[in-house]
Amino acid sequence: MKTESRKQEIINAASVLFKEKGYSAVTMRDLAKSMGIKAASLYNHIQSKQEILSTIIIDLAEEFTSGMNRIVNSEVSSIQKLENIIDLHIDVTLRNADGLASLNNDWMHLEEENLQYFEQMRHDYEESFRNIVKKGVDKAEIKAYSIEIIVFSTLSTLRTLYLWYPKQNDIDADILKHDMVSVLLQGVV
Amino acid sequence: MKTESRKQEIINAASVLFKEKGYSAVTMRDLAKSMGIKAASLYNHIQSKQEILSTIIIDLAEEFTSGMNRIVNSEVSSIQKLENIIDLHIDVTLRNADGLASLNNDWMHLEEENLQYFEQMRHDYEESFRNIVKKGVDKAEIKAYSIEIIVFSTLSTLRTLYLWYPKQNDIDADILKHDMVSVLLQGVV
DNA sequence: GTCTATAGTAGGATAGAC
DNA sequence: GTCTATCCTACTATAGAC
Repeated sequence: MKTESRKQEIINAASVLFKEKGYSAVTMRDLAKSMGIKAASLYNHIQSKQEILSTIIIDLAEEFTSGMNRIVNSEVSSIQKLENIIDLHIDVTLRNADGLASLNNDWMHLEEENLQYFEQMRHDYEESFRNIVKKGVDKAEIKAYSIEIIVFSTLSTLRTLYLWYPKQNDIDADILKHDMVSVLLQGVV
Repeated sequence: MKTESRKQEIINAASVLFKEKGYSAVTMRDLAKSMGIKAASLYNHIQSKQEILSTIIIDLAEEFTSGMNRIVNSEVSSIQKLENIIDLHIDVTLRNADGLASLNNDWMHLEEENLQYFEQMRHDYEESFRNIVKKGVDKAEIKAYSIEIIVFSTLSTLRTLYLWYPKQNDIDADILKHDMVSVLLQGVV
């Protein structure tokens, strides 16, 4: 395993604590203690508590954005695109489940510029998702239930994976992908 | 202390703020300001910030608990029980969407006794849900995908309704119930 | 029922020694 | 890179006047 930079260690430790108590309830003293150092020492590696949060969230949001763009621009069926979106969420969850807690629950504590940037990315992501479902309905690949409800229920499940997956000790990633596709898509296909 | 209605006003105002920023990031000054009074005045009606949180969460958790118990003890099919659970979540969401934000995101800030009580109720609720799905699979009413994934994806969607429903201006509650049943259950039936 | 004033504590962040 | 010491601000909550 490669030695990560001290800054990345701080961000990883913060992700765990933010997941447990939320950004606002975690103090720099808590974070320092979890790393076995004093709070003042953190500032040799990071500029502010806010910088930690924005790094966690913006990196993840950009990962989802570029993943979605790849899927949107691919030449496959709407169903295949939805399957690829499910894969994307599972992959990111496996790689950084802790950080996803901040993405989901603490984005509102981002400061002005990053907040706007994040909200734009989230809006575009949902819009892309919605357009894929719409096109699937138009081509009769997907059943014509309310598009909004399909988008909402699918995204709700994928966004909550970070809470659930770490508790499932014995589920293989590929089996999870397969079963998730079944449960999320069989109802709408 | 016969200031019960003022107390409820405080709890309602707090629910809105807790939904927007989370329990830890909302100060008593924020809360007082949103009601047009000073922070010190709040303490004539409530004992502490913590009391506000526990009232919001425990009341809702008990509502879900008694609702689930009614469903578990009813003599209907597993599918009908799942439909009744969906109805329960939609009903509670319509009545108190703001409070559900705290139930979902701020329960970890409850203090010892209420935290244990809440975690017990949540555990029992999920266990009841799981048993209903299991029995449905045993009786071949429900397809035998992973029970855990069905429970997880359905609960994720129902628990996130509070975020989504208020933004849908033109969806009737009965139509919502019908479509939600379709999307959540057609895939597993 | 609300106010002003304030106690007591804890937070983010910085300076400078080692 | 980490420490001790500390600044300044903001928090929850209380006391007592009106």
